[in-house]
Amino acid sequence: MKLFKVPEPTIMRLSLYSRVLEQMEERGIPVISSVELGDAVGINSGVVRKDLSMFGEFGVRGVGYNVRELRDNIRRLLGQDRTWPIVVIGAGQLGSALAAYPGFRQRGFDITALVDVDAAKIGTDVQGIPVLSWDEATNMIQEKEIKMAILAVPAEDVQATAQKLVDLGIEAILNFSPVILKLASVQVQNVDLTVFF
Amino acid sequence: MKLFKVPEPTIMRLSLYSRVLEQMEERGIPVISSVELGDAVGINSGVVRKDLSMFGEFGVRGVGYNVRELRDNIRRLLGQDRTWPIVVIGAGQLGSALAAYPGFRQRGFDITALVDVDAAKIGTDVQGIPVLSWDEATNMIQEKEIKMAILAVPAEDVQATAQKLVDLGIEAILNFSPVILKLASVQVQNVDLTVFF
DNA sequence: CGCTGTGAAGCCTTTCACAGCT
DNA sequence: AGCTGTGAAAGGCTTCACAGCG
Repeated sequence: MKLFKVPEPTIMRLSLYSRVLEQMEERGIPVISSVELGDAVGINSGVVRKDLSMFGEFGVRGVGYNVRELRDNIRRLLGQDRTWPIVVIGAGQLGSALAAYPGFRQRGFDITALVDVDAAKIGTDVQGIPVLSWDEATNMIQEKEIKMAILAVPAEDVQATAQKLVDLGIEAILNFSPVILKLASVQVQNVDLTVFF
Repeated sequence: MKLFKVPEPTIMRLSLYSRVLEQMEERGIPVISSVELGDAVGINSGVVRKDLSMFGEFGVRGVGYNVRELRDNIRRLLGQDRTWPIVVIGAGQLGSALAAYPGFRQRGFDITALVDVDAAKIGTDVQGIPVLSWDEATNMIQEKEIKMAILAVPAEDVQATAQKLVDLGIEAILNFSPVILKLASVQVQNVDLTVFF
């Protein structure tokens, strides 16, 4: 167990392990070896062991890892053992799809509301998630102390919208608009959906 | 100019440079230095120069890089100088949003069709992109020699759908379903939309 | 003089093999 | 015997500084 500094690639992989363990847990499999876990995510078993060993000794030699225990530990490490409220800005096609994406809830993100400027959308809902005006959203963000936002607005509105969010106390922004967003003092993750091909 | 082996991080960054250069080009800026380009994407200028130098000598010492020329070169390197037809499998909320996402077209991906099994959706369109049945899609994929697909189907259908695509000759799959997809002999990129926080 | 192109050094991650526990 | 935890070595990427050219 080192814990001096955890490599970023390791953190990304923890996310993958978490998903596999979830499935194993559902299927009632009690124990998994590093080889099996590695195969499931498509990497070498040594990587799995090294990754896990950075946080503690979760395994049993000669046996493997207890699925539920390991899952719980990884969840805790990733901050997935609690629920994080988030807002989605932009109730267009992409924003609505992201709000409905089941993965967020599965990982402990609670999409509290969508926000839009279009009066025709305000007051409606997307699979039970309400679409709010900025006035309503401002109250909610401050009341519920929401710190994270997903941005899915037209390219030309991104920078101004992001600044508004920062002023409201948002600390992490996941930007899906096809524009590189830059902000000081806030954690910004730009996601270019086309970059993966 | 090395070209022995190009680091993956470099390729990811080329995508970013490409976007910035596009904007510069639109604004009519003829020349850009590595410092400016670096600032625009949030990295050190040395990285920019090293990245670009792997493919050739695009810059002029004492001056900088010709925006249009550099943009064209990067496009060519990324295979963005031609149009790639793709299909989106799953015309649900996420699939529709991806089909409508402007970034794909901007980067030379031509979304030819959506595919779904829901009879109520087949025959409709999403912003002008037709929703086809599997029979229709099978013909189109073979006729137009489509080699790439975006997967946005329910978790339980992912593996079977992917196999069907491979059998139809698809060579690259971008999987947005919240399931890790594994296939031999085909390039699969799993995108977990929640991994970024 | 300014900015590119690049070698060399430093740092971080992965790989490998095996000691050590059950 | 089986599988984990980990040190040591290898490999790859980034940083730095500067030579070289316009």
